[in-house]
Amino acid sequence: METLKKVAGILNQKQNVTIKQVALRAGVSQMTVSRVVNKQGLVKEATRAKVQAAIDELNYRPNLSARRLAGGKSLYLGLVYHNPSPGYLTKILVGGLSACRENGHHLVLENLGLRAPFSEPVKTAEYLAGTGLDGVIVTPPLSDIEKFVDTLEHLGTPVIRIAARNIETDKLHVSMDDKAAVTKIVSHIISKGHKDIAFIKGPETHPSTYHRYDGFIQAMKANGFKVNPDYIVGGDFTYKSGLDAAKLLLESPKPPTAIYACNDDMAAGAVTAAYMKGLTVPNDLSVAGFDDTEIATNIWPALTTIRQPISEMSACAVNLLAANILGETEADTQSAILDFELIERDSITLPNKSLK
Amino acid sequence: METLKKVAGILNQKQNVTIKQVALRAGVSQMTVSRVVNKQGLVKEATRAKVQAAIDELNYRPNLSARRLAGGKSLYLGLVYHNPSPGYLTKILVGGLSACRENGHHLVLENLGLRAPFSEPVKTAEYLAGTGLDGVIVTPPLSDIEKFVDTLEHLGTPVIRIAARNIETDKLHVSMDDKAAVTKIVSHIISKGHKDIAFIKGPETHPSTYHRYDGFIQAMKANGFKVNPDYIVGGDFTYKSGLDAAKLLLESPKPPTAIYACNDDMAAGAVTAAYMKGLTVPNDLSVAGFDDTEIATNIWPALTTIRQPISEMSACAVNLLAANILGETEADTQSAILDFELIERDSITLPNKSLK
DNA sequence: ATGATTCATGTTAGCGTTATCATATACTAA
DNA sequence: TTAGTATATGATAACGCTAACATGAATCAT
Repeated sequence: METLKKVAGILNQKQNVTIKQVALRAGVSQMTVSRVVNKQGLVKEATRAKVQAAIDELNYRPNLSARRLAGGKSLYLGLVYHNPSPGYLTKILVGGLSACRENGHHLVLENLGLRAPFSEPVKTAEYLAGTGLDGVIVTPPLSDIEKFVDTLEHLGTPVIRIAARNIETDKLHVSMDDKAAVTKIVSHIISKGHKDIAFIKGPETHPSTYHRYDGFIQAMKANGFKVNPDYIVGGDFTYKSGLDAAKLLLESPKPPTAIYACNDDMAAGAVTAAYMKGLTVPNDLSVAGFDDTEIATNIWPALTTIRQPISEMSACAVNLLAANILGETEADTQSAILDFELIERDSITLPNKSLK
Repeated sequence: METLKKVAGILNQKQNVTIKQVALRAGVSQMTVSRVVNKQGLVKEATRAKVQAAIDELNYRPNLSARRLAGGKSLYLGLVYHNPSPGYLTKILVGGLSACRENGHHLVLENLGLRAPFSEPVKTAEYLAGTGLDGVIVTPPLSDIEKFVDTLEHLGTPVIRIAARNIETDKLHVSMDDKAAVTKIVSHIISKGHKDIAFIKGPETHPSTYHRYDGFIQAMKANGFKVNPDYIVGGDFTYKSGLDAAKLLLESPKPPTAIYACNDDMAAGAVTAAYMKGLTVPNDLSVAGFDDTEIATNIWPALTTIRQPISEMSACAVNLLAANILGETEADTQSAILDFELIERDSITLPNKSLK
């Protein structure tokens, strides 16, 4: 304890490494240091090097509070979410946080899981607008409640949505091409020799469900396969729904050799359903998911899935929103569509009962 | 887009509700307003009411940055982690972040998953100390690498650990009583009528493993039950290890009627193992876990488990660490032990094959 | 060479808040 | 009453930074 206290004393001095001291050390004015730190291009290379050296020696870190106070460009951005999977939220947070820190903004977490955004979108939006946030990042599924987002904007709160690709292009958003992603992974399954591929859908209320379904259809058609309606079953993104859906599929007269589930949780449920039937994965049944969340690697076998660039999406949302609020927006930076990635793991192999 | 830009303009003005304006409106000085806002007891009731009215009318919200600048107490706190489960990390982040925001501190995320803290604890600590952080919050399992934590402290970086209860009382830490928690949940299983209860351990390297095991033993002994050595099997906190361990248990001549697994992932694996054996949970086998992470509610049946107050722990860690660094530490606020909670869900019921 | 034009840097004045000290008012005790 | 003490409020100066303007040096065209 004494150790810590003493240390604290040292630190407090150290904390005082201010722009003034750096300026003194480098033999320039504070403004020049500020310019170096902010990477403005009006400093001679020699000076910049001198200043940078002083910064490094003193281990100077700009004081965000002072910066905000002086520049007025440090924003309080709300990140609203509603019972997302922890894996998703973590990635959103990590990305958003680091983008915020780089730009001196603050991320304020708003958990709407305790409110009723679906049944009372206007009221919820009014609450949010009243918090004095400079802007709000809206994550799925909240980003699909039009009434909620619209109200927020009408009340004068800038909004950016993170969502599947389903948004009018003139509104701020960050998204990924769900359809193309599913097309890619289903094509991958097909390339392994599967023909009888079942599809477990997401909830009807979730727009991404449709995009993913379209992606599935596209992959099947592109390979000249017919889509067997019996192989299309409903789900709601929960493990249980995946388990039930897969049970149904595996009990049919001619069960599929592969199941594509619209997210990892349902895929995990499908794996369990296979076990319950005495089948093994991937030998008797191939399975794949979507999201690359925790459960994809925590079950056995690990799931082949689509990785969403979630951290990048939220970092991007922070930057876009901030630029927009501060009026720094370029003509075409209103939205961004990021790339996905196919993650190959151990849940897919050649079909066992291939009819070849 | 135009809308947003205009809005930004409005916002910037709106942001200007400053203490000065409130003071003017209330006919007092800024300091008096400040005192009202900060609830210092040196303001006459009449004045306070007047000021409060002005605050409400103008919808004044103090500017955190200015406050921090003036108060000069804003810290950069590192949060170091190493491949935690996303559910755990999310909760840590939410708690830590909100505590930071309240006090005007900054949380800097440091993912050590990419380094080698276990094999190179000193080097890793040196790296961290070199980042200029004012203090560091160390989460499990890093909090159990003595060499790492010690080095950090020797290098002058204040540290607080979040850990299971296994720390000398004179070092800063926040923890939960793992042993008592397991005693409670195992007693709960026993109270449902189970006698043949198996235990799936965590990895030997993880101190909480021992505490949880002790808790199990204590519950069994307290009820006068013998601990069958065949019912104690190893695991490593992964789903797969839980699955394998449970398989083993269920194949024994006299399988247990209940399995207690040291975390939720292993419990989930045990549930799957039961399915693979053609058993149903909870009718043929009761199962319980620890942590109350995502997977506990995402599988079916939902797991009865122990909820760790993770967010509270990290909030507490932030506050304790900050107080310590700023020298505001009271005599006995060096550490905190928080309460757990038993979460009853659907994975436990009366034993089917009771020998009664 | 001369003023015009760039480029590089410095100076000054806040940003909104709180600490600190100063002042004014009210209350006590003799 | 008179000083003396407590209580309530105000004035002023930071906190660390950047915007905006001011200055000085270097380059240029003519």
